[in-house]
Amino acid sequence: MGASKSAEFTADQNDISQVFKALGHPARIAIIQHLMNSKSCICNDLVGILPLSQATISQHLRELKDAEIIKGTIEGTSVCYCLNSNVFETMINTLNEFKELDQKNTKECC
Amino acid sequence: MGASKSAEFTADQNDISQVFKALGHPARIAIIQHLMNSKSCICNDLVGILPLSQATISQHLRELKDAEIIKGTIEGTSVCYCLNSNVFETMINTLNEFKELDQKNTKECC
DNA sequence: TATTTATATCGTAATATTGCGATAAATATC
DNA sequence: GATATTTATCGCAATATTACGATATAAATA
Repeated sequence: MGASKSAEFTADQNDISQVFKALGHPARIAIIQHLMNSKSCICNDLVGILPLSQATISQHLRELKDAEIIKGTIEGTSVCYCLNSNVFETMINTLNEFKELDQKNTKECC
Repeated sequence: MGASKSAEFTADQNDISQVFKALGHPARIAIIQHLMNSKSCICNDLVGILPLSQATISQHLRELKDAEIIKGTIEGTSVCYCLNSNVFETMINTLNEFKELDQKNTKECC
């Protein structure tokens, strides 16, 4: 008991949930907000900004990179990270579908 | 070590991540897709549809309700659940902000 | 070449999530 | 009133996530 049953859901359901899951932590939202507001790309900057260690920040960056929410380019000893707007576009489309298809329904309750 | 540091992030960052987190599980995406496609609201129907027990489904429904993604109305012995389109609207606005503010930036890398 | 700087990864501990059976609660039906 | 039906909650086990220090890796600089 307690084992994940993700294999018993569709690839679609797993793909959608995985991207949302990547946004499901305040540190990762903070990283996105920083990337969004800073003209220069970050790297080690976050270590001074977030209340987390370098190791933990690196781990969060990897999760965002795995979900293709950010991409990184190596620049000498540091890595320059940027947002990948395409993924936001996809998520917006998914949510719009949720919203619009729901509004067509005429429910008896709620 | 391993304790959550959510208290050290802003209320905004916690609020945003919490809603996305609620969408971060394939079962909960499956529930939303079902609510989206069925004209009638569910309740015990999901027990026959999802590969999960009644107890587990009830738990996922509560998480979606806590995040205000769905709302439930008691109808006799059963509960009628519906989607709350407002939350999708809010999420779409957040993602649009991420996307648009990012596109204004001219980064040197990526 | 040695040292600094930046990032990633390993190992590990604390905590959170996922999932289920059993059981409780509350309404409907007999 | 007894019994079925539906949903929620409790307790627990398995697994996943979060976080960190230590350490590895790799490029820049002295």
